[in-house]
Amino acid sequence: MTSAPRTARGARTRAALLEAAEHVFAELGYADASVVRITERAGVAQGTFYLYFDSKLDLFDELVDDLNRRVRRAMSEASAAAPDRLSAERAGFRAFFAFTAEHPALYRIIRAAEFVSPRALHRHYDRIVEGYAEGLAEAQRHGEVRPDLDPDVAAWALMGIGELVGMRWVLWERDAEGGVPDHVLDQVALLVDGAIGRRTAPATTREENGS
Amino acid sequence: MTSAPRTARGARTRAALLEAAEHVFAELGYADASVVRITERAGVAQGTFYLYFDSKLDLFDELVDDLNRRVRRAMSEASAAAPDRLSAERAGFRAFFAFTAEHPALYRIIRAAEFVSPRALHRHYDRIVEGYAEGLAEAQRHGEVRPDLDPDVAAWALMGIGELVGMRWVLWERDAEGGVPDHVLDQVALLVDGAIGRRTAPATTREENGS
Amino acid sequence: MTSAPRTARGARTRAALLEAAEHVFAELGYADASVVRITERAGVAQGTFYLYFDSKLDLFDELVDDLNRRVRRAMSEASAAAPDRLSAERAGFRAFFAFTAEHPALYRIIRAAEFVSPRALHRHYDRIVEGYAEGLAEAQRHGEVRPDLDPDVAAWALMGIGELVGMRWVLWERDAEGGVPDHVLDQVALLVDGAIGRRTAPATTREENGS
Amino acid sequence: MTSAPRTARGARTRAALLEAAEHVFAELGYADASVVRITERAGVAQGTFYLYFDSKLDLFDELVDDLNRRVRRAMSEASAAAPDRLSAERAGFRAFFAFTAEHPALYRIIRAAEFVSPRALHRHYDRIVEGYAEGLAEAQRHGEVRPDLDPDVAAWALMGIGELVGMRWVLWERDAEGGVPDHVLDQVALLVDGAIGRRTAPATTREENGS
DNA sequence: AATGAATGAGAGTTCATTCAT
DNA sequence: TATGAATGAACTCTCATTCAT
Repeated sequence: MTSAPRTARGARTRAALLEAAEHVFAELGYADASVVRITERAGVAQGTFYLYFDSKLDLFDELVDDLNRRVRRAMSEASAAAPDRLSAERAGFRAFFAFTAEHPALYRIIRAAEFVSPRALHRHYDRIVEGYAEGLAEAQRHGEVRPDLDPDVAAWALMGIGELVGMRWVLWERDAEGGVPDHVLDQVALLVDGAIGRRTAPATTREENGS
Repeated sequence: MTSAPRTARGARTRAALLEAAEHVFAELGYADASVVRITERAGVAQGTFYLYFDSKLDLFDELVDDLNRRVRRAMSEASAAAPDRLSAERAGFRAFFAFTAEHPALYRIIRAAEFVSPRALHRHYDRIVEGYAEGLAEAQRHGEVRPDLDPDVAAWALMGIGELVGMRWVLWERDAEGGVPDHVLDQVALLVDGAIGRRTAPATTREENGS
Repeated sequence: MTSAPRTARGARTRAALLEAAEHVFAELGYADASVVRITERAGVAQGTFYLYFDSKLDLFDELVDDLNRRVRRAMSEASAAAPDRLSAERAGFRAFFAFTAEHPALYRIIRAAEFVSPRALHRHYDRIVEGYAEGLAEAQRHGEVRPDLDPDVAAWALMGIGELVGMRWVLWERDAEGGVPDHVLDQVALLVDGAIGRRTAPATTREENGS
Repeated sequence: MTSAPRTARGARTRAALLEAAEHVFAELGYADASVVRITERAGVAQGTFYLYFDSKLDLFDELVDDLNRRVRRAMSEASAAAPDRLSAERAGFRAFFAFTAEHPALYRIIRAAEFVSPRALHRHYDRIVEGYAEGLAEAQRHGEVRPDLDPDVAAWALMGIGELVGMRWVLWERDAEGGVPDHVLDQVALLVDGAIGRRTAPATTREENGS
């Protein structure tokens, strides 16, 4: 069993290991990210690793939790400042993409977690969905989101949009500034607004118009 | 370099290996799925593996391509029979979820592919998106999909919805029949319809009405 | 799980590993006898070890059982040829000492087994005692061993004599021929004969004589 | 080089380490008894260990010597109070078994010492034998032990009896009070008495009587 | 006197791959 | 076509010991 560092020096070493791990995991994935590589990058001996983490998996879990905390903060801060729901969504997505660009580790590590640490993976998504769904329910009460929507399902769906669009336009082909192109962000906003926003006329009206 | 099997027996052995691999990969992930386990499950000797595949990675790529072909067929068959765009979407998603339930391998393997074989991963998503985006563009021309939508971005976004909803309601907590609950499917249809469907009145109209 | 070798070559390799292990264990003890050293001595690669044994401990257990079988055979063959109980004991002890001299592994490995594999240790002693106690009981029925003796306790006690005398005069300070000196063997025979042999007169007689 | 503790506090720490070591060695054996575990049990930091002992081996040697002193005292005190040789033997064995029950460490550590510290092992047995053999020689001069016995060989043999009987009935299957069952102790006394006690008539007499 | 961080060699074990049969 | 023996590099993790504080 490892324990929290008791000295400043220990705290520094532990932080160095976490930081190194983020990069190595992001670059190589869990399986290929050996403890040797992590300790080498952190500039400490192999044995030192086990002073602060019980195992490679232990470190992995901690890292996921850490990144989860950070991405949620980034998103909520961004959307909190927005005047209305639509711009809040837009800001939230932009923040998510920006975070992904800056910490590709998040994205890569999460997807790798399926077999590595299902519990960490669960925790990660559940936490994000929880906040997201709450926000949607609140917006429903304010009449900004269509009332017939199940906030939980919607939250998972929207998170999915962020995940794949992020993969495609941040991880695979990012633009110069490291975020998604404006055009893509606009489209996402359009889609999200259409998906959850209130409609002026009931669906039946459309049919009438169409005839 | 391996070559295609020259006899019926060889073809059978090769198929057995592919089948075994699908299960073993789905259960353990790429990293932990050893060649030994695959050959054991296929009932052949270790050396036999290299008669049909150059490497573990080679087999993996082939498997991804194979699954990709199958999932696309399942989805396109399902949506082809639908009378209009909305029910086509619903049918397509239902087919995707059903396929995921029956072949969790697809889902698991794909997500694991990030570090294993980025090229296979790319190919997989690109192929799905390609067909999907074409379908959306076609529907746009028929006036069934809002004209201001970029079919490419939309395709990625919708795929994301399928991916996370599938993870949540098929992989993590499937209902008795192995598919997603009707309620969830309804919600997904609602979201998708809202996201890509034509609106009766342009967004600005809403503002006008509101005043 | 390992399986029995299926070819002659495999059988040879396996035997080589066992033989190497006997020497390495005898020389270094279980803890310091690394798999590397064993495989080096056997002239095979490290990985080959695990083709035939599940673990270092597995090999250890097998070795103990193997040696146990051999030492019991050596002893029983030696004592079977003896005309009476006394010479049978003498022959049995001599055989035990000779075996110990030739296979110091037995002695060393057994004593080390206390923490390594208690089960193997138990098995070893139990098997020896079993045969020994049976022989004593049989001799009791023939009137060659005092009737008030519990063969089981006696067997453990005599085994103890062999163990420590063997340690002292075979392992620590063996004579030129590699066995215990005749003088020591004589003394052991004397002790054993006294311990288990019938007495002419009951103990009380001695007291009477003494007065 | 470590030096003797200069303060009362130091003496206490040292004693705590020794005590902890006895338990940890007894439980895990030398190889698996890590310095970490010993210091943890003693409630001191790892580094502190090397203030009092040069190495793990150093501590081991000291522990063996310490236990040796204690077991010899226990045995000699017990047998000193006995009125005659026979009861002295019985008392000595009883004391040995009792000590073994109370300090399984002695037994376990000694057997483990074969590869760890042959010198400590030698010293241990030699010291016990020395006293034992002297006692036997003295008893011979008083006519209580048969004169044709080599006290040295006899001492090793008797020690062997104690060792294996102790292993079987104290370590493996002790009775409620933690000693060997009375029956076993009786049998041991019988064996020992027969082995070293004077006989009324020479062995040849038995033959004559038999005719 | 005591601490706890740091070391780095070495342990057992796994595994993709090769090769002789 | 198929086998199973063999390889050896790489992995995670442990541990006795040192050292700065």
